[in-house]
Amino acid sequence: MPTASDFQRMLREASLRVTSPRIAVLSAVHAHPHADTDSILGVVRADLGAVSHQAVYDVLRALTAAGLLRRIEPQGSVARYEARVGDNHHHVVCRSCGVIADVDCAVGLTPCLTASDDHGFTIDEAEVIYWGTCPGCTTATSL
Amino acid sequence: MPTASDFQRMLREASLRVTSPRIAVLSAVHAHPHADTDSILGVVRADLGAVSHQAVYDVLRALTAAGLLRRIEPQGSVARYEARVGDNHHHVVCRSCGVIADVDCAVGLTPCLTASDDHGFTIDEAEVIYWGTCPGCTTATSL
DNA sequence: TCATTTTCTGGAATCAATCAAGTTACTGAG
DNA sequence: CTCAGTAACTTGATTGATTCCAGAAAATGA
Ligand SMILES: [Mn+2]
Ligand SMILES: [Mn+2]
Ligand SMILES: [Zn+2]
Ligand SMILES: [Zn+2]
Repeated sequence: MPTASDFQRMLREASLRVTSPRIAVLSAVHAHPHADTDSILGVVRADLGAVSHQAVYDVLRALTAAGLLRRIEPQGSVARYEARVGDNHHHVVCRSCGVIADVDCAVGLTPCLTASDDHGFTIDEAEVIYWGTCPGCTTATSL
Repeated sequence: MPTASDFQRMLREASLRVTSPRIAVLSAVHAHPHADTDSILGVVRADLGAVSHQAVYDVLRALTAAGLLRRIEPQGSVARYEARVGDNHHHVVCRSCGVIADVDCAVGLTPCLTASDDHGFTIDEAEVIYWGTCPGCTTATSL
């Protein structure tokens, strides 16, 4: 787990000012991958005390634009954020409880798949979401 | 293009009551693949006259649940519907203008990809969205 | 120190989508 | 064909995540 000074360096390298809300958000997303904005707000407030929800929305947007965070929004879910960027990994989502797990990309580079017919598009990414049932929900259903 | 009686048959085979809003929605989605709810509402109203937006939402949900329509929602887009179901095809989306095109699946069956590590999930579908720039936006940018 | 960016406050607005209650109309049984 | 039961539709309100606003205060970095 990166330390506060690691987060400071990340922000500086991205030409972003170092502020406590930004460090707290970066830290929260590192500690809670695939968390939604509201959960992140809770973690940040537990860490820092009062922080406006607007600040967290602003920070999440700035960090995502800078490439420090990645935003994902599977169908039926609110926006979620993760700190694992740049490795083109994919996700598996439980249809029953919504839990999300990482799936390493066998290729690693984007785009990792080639379209059968690209219709003349210049494709830079292949996003893959696997849908299914997680072990917990499978067990619960079969009881 | 299927006719009104084709749509009636499709509804009956799905054990759904045959109503004019349902036929109009089915027809609109067949004629306008990947249209959003609001566009569909417009087409339906041009066809039938007054129809409540709630009716269109209800119909889209019922038809999707029955497997007659498929709902897709790429990031940054509202829900879109298409009548091409059951062939597990994929989509390519333009980051610039949002246009969506179909991409045939080389495999055809779901799930068409195997996750490198499924974390114990029972996976039933692999959803693929290719992101890039459409020919029109590529041309416009390079001018 | 100073100019600039970020955050705070605290509302208010958006907009797709859903809910609720009452009315209409489709359909299968008779 | 008729009719009742229920599914579907209408109308109007509401939700909920996210964004916008605007002025004041705080923090950053040069
Ligand atoms: Mn992930
Ligand atoms: Mn399609
Ligand atoms: Zn689950
Ligand atoms: Zn385009």
